[in-house]
Amino acid sequence: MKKAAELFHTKGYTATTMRELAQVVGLEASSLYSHIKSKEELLIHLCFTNAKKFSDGIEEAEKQDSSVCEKIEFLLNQQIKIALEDGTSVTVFDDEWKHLSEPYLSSFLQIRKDYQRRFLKIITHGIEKKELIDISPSIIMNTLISSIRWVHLKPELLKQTGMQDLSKDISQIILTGIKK
Amino acid sequence: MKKAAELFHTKGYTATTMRELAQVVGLEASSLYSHIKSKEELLIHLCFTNAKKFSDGIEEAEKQDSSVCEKIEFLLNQQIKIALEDGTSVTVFDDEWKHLSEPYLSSFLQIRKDYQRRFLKIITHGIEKKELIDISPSIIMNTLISSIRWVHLKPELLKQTGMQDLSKDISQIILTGIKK
DNA sequence: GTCTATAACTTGATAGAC
DNA sequence: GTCTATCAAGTTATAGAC
Repeated sequence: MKKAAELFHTKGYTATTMRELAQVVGLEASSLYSHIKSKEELLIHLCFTNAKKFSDGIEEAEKQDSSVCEKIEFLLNQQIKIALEDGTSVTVFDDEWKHLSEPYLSSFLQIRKDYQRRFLKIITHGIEKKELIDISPSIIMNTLISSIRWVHLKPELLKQTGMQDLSKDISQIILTGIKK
Repeated sequence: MKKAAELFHTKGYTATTMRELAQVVGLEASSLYSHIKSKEELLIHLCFTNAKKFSDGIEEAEKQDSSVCEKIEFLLNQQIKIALEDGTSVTVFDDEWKHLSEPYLSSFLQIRKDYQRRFLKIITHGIEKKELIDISPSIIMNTLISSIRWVHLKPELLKQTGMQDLSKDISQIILTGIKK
């Protein structure tokens, strides 16, 4: 599974063949089918495992008895942590979900939509409480989510900077920019 | 070419077949080869056309006799403009370049590396002049570049907000976060 | 569980008539 | 330039021996 994520990450899902995947785990392609049902099963697992991590994160943020800024900082931290712990998996989640077939595709999009809806709600609440600047919540959310979508591609920065500091620096940039 | 970008954008380069591409332009697959030499030729064109736009942008920023913050704001604006004018093309540039074969792959990566080197130089200069906060230039640059990597996926926001305002809002968030 | 062999199909690209 | 027909290679997945 981890090897699959690495290949999907570097080559993309469609461009990765079962033969290649078999080779990196030291088997013939046909032998893989004793362990998995299909190639797509791997993609499904990777996409939904990450979707769950993100959903769990936002649920935890919602429960917290804290300011909106603290909630957002928590979410940023948590997502940076996920990206650094399993970067290849995050790539698949970010970029390769589109190759899911139905009904998995619709299900995945539904989960993602729900996540964004809840994130938007937190931001909107922050604007109402005048914790955040009065900019379109949608613009703020997309900028927030995107701004950390490079961390998983730079594992070498983690070693230089350390996760705690990296997370703190990014949070500082983004939070300063949206605080009122 | 525009139709190719759209398909590569929605399905990905590998998952897009010549037969599909032919269908959307109302031809048979074989007829495409009277117009192009190969499937990869399309990918090459899309990747390098966008690479040139970005390189031209940074060259212009370097020439400007302005503060570092103004240069960065110019770059953000310019990249948002590119993303809104031709979103599907930007997706290919961002995500599908990895399917380039040699020597195009190396050439593309070289151009991108050069772009980032020059962007880093501007940021480093800004930190030295105490225009920007003292955070790792690499973290600042990656956060900057990533933070707008969603604009091309939301053309509907353009109609609501207008490019000028959208660009101004995003710049405000990011620039406030890195200004000293 | 792993292998070899292969089925069933899709891929990018070409040949040659019109 | 566009078509039909086709090729050679590569794809996921299965069958059946060990």
